[in-house]
Amino acid sequence: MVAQLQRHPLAAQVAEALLQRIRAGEWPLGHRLPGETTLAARLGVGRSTLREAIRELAGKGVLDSRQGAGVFVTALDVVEDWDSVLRRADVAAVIEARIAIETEAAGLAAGRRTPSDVRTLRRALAARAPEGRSVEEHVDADMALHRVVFVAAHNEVLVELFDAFVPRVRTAMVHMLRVRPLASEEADHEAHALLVEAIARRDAPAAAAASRTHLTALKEALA
Amino acid sequence: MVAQLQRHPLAAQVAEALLQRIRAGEWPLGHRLPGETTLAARLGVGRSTLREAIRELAGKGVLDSRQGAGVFVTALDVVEDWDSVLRRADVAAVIEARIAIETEAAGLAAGRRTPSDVRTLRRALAARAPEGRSVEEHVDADMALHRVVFVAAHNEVLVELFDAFVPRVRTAMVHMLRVRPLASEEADHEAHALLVEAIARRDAPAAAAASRTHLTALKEALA
DNA sequence: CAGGAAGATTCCTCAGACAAGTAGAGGTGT
DNA sequence: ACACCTCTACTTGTCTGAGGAATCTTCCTG
Repeated sequence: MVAQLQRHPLAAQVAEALLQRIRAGEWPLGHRLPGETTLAARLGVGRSTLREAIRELAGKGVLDSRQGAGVFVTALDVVEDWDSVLRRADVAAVIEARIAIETEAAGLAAGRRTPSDVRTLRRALAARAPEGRSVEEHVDADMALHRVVFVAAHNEVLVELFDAFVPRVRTAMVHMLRVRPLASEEADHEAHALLVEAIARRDAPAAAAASRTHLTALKEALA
Repeated sequence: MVAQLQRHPLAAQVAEALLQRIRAGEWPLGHRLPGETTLAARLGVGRSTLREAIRELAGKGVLDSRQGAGVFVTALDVVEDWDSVLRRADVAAVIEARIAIETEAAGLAAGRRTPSDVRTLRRALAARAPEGRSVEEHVDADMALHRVVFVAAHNEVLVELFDAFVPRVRTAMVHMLRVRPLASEEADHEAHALLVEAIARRDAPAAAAASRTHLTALKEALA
């Protein structure tokens, strides 16, 4: 309990120390690290331990070791996980970014949706109906409908972006609905029907507008 | 060449094999793997090799080993790197996603820009002037200007998104400008000046429109 | 039944040895 | 002077054995 934070294995500590030195610029990008034997001796650890630390950083894409040549720096820092970035970010900022991609996706969907997309949209809309279900189920059905809009836009990057947003937005919405339920679930559902029908009749400006008004209201509610 | 495929070190091969088994569901999420000695013997490799493979997967967040307890599955797959997602995606899809976030950012910037932001924008615009420089330098100056727009929008998520887009867009633009330079660099630069001035005078619709027309033209050129 | 002690199991670290691969020095021939 | 080859030194890759440290399980005791 006391040593909960200091309980890292030696190899992990060495990996952290190496990463810190790389960040500090001790070994530039593409440069070669000292040999394992010399580096292990300098750090005061066994060669196996140093090798495990190198492997850990190699798994994170920072180092790359080639037999006979040496260990080379392939990145100056670990790529931060998108999920952690969003988790750390302000909810308002996340929703604003979602407004950006979803209004565009709604407009694109209006121009590109296939008959199959329309069927899927209407089915997802029906599944979102405010029956007497749990908050999680309702939010999941809502996210599923919004995702179909992105799929109908036929842009893989936008879909991936939305998927990255889902976890963060989901928890925020669940929390909000627990504390303060919607004033009118019927009005909320009607707004979604408006969006779906705009896409169905290929009305891009209306789809984008419907998306924007709905999400802006959500942003206000979450703030 | 048989060795071409087995060029990876044994530890990396073991890591890949373990990941494949985890993906296949041999060890569920949170479950414990067999002991090092047992697993190493079963795979026909030394303990240190297996340990390095485990370390590599631990670096990727798939495994977590606790002394005295065992090695546990913490994720069923590696989180795909955003950069690799974009590199694999179609250029048109990437630009479309960029249009989504940048038009919104331009509109937000018009409403939130500080006097300091305006100064930075004008400085970046001047630095982007089509002097007789290399293609890379020109593209970098262009990306730097566009980034300032996101900074002026004061939304951390949008800035992070743009930064994620930069590598992919940069290479595509460099490639395009090498093959087919712009018809009129003056007109291109004038379009950027229009965007900057719209943000300076707090004209959100004009800023968004300027951003959209410019990026749509870029999308056409890259397609 | 609660609590603690002992044992078994597991990962962690180190050391040494040899194999496999790479890069550079140096010689050789043209 | 240049290109090519060989050999050597160095580097990472792999295995084995040993002991230490942390954790979990079992069983004993009150």
